[in-house]
Amino acid sequence: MTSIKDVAKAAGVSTATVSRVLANKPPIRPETRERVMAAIAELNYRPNLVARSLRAQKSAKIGLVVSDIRNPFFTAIGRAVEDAAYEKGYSVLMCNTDENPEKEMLYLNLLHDENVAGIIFSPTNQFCTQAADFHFDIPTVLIDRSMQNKEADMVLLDNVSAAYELTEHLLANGYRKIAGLFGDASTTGPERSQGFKNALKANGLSPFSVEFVSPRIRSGFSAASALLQGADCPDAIFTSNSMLTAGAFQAIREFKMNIPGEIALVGFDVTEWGEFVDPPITVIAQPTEEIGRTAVELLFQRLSNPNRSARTVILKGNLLKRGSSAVRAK
Amino acid sequence: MTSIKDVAKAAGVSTATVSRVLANKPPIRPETRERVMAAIAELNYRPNLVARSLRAQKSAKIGLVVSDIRNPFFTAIGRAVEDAAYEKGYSVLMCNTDENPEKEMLYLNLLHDENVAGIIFSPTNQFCTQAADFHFDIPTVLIDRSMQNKEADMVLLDNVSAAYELTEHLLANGYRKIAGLFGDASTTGPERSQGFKNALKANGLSPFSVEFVSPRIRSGFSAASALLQGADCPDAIFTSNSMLTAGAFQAIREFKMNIPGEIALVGFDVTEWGEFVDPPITVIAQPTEEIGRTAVELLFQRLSNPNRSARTVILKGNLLKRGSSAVRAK
DNA sequence: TTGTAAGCGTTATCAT
DNA sequence: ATGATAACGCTTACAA
Repeated sequence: MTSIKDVAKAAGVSTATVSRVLANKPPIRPETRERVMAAIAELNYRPNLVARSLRAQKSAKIGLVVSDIRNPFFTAIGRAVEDAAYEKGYSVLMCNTDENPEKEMLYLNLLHDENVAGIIFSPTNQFCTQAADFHFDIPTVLIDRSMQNKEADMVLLDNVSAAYELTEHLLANGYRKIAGLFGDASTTGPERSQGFKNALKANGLSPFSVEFVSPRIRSGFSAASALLQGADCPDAIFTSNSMLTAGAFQAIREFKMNIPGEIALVGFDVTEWGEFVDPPITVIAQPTEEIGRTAVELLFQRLSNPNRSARTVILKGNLLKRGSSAVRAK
Repeated sequence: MTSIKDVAKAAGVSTATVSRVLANKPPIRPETRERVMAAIAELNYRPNLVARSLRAQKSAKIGLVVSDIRNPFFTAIGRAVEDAAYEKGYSVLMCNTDENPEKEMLYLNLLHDENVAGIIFSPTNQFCTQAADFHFDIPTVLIDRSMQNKEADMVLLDNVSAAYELTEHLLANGYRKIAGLFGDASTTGPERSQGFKNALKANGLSPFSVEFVSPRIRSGFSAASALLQGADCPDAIFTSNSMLTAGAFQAIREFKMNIPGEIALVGFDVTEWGEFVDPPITVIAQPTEEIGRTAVELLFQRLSNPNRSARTVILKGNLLKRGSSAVRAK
């Protein structure tokens, strides 16, 4: 491994000078600079980021902690964060927690130990209770899911409004017996259920049913299956995330029911499959690119100004009306 | 930041002793050990991984370099690698290259600079030509895509056989005018086209067409659209990766053609949408979990034995026969 | 069984 | 404009 010493020796200067050239810190004589640059090129020298990080007590890395990279929402977020970070010369350490609070703790600690500059985190409910007193000594931006009583920067969706709008859309199209299926792992499920219930109430209705299950395809499948085989069947299923939507979709197909003729289906988040099936699925599209970019933005703002008060950015979802919730036939 | 010194002071021992306790390196008196552990707990001390890495000249991180995390194949690989690494106490630095050789170089260098223990890498064709002389001084396992003339560990699919089998399946079900759409960014496209052509030849047929395009949905869409609007239209489209399959699917839908009645569609890789559409899409399923785990396995074997000769593991794809290639109606 | 001290590759301070 | 040197937090000979 060629180090800064080798370069210094080759260029006939001190390591301090090499360091200055690298950091572009005047004063430096153009001529010296040349010599150093030549030596660097010659030796194919690359600064050791670990040493740099140890010395500087920070690094150009940010940690991204999400529950499941296979969830298209988080995949998209990951991509957006990666792109935004890349532009600023930062790289991303991506961590999967599997909705498991232990893994969350483990990764948060790891990131700390790795000297990351900042963390973008989407916490589970369990984490929020179990680690209520967890102290973020590294600048952290929460996304998608909020934490109570934490003074932290956040980028969230206006979940209540979005769910309200989605429910109103179902109502406007003639659905009346609407079952709600919500994720139980984070704050988004309860918030979206709130909007759902509010909309129904505002129209003098009540939910056909309200259920909270783990945000997995199979949970969505089981829950929806139970609904469909009941004597009294809903005419629409409202799901709070794409895992549940997928599970419900599978269940509906299993029962060979027609969408939306026999049952409508709506949910959250853009997925490929939701666009490709016939009819395609009506969803609230989250601005993933914007969420990711904003999170990175907020992080950098905090890095440059550690003392400013916490800021919460709330973004609006975008209702994509599609076939799965078309006007109900008489 | 509490360091090893603070612990040493609190426990009334030297830093060396603390270090030994941490590393569980005898000899150490149980009593001393106790005192140190107590101090660690008391101070809430966590070792600084950066310092450790600088000192040890390595770290418990592995780099994963893939072209697009949104490609479900790579998402699945990422998950598998992450899980396997986690079990061994390693964390994963996930890097997106966007099929861009510059980004590939950049990330490879970054990983080097970060002192990662090893790299799992899926290179583009361009990288292979442009960086033919790139020297991997860090243990590296190539996955999905091979590199010529490189003595490196690899985990690959038997692409030729898989494509052969997939093509035979189409032939067995009565399709004769089969268009091939292949990715041009890596070695998989050419290899799969080989199996495709071999199978046709073995049956005294030739391809309806063979085309290489960039592995993006929109490229698949354009290429397939062109095929479908021709005066002479294929009766099946064979795609070499799920991005192209998705593009072709969109094109077919745009043309309001019936699958498989008017045109069959087959491809590679399991996707959610491919299972959910009606009829679902026939594909070669790659054993992503196994690929990821094997890559990590190979990496650790090399770490513990740097001099053994390179090993290539070739896995078999699994043909999932589904409706999109059902027996052709007369 | 434990302590001392050197050194991993940087950068920043203080001289020169 | 440049050089010497200490320090970042840790591990590991070597000494005691």
